[in-house]
Amino acid sequence: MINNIDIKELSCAEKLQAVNDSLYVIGGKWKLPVIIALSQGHTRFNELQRKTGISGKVLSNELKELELNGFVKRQVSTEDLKSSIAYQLSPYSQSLESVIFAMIGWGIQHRVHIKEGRNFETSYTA
Amino acid sequence: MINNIDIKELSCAEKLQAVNDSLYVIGGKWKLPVIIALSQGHTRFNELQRKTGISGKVLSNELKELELNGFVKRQVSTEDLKSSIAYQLSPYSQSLESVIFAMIGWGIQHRVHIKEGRNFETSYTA
DNA sequence: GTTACTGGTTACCTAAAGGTAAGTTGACAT
DNA sequence: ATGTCAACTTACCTTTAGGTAACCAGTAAC
Repeated sequence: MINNIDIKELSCAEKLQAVNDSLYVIGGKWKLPVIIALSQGHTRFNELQRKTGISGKVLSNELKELELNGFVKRQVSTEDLKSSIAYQLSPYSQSLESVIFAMIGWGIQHRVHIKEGRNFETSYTA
Repeated sequence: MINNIDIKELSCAEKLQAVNDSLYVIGGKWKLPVIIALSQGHTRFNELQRKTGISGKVLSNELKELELNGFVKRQVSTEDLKSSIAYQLSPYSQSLESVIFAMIGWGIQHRVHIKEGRNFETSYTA
């Protein structure tokens, strides 16, 4: 239930449009990893690079897109006369919590699933 | 909580590994859309192509990968002497429910959010 | 036997993603 | 003044994704 909408009641086309909208904004290799690293308090450019393994060029780009989409704010602090730059998550990025939880949770269970050896036998349609 | 693991207690590196695992398997433009279309009962090749807008070449590829990863089974039915092919979701694909729900839900709310005009002022760190 | 439909495959091409490595700018440290 | 670090940018290149269009095999209707 989101805004009085029951997802199960949506048409196929509506579901597809919704995931496409999501993928357009937060799809790709780096958007979620960068947001997660930021949410863990890694707010500096170099720190983000090291934590995620992203290259400088791509990180620079991702941060700009994340800023454009309102997830991140670039903050220049001029305390100490030395200006240092920090990237902060916006309140709107909190809306991604359930997506990020679901992705992390699934990743963890999938790793376990694979280690256990998988089972592909039966099938179903939802 | 997943298998007695509290996601909030995970280290940054563990979270990043988990999303990377997820993105590796279900990332990209078409994996989730194809799974959604399948879950809505669109099980034929041409039908999937029409519903999702994916090209034949790419659909063929995605279905193979989804089969390799245990989400989909290709079924040849020889009823009526005419053999027809249907793609079916496996039980394991059910594990993606929360991911798909989160993605659809977020896509819907994001569309609303944008229409309403966004608000980027304040910031926070989780 | 010709047409048409399903379920693909193949060859070809373009565009986007992403990496490397070098260079830049400004601030500070020695 | 020299060197160093942070935060980038730029040029260059490779890889991957993805589309188009043509083709092919099997079935089945006319």
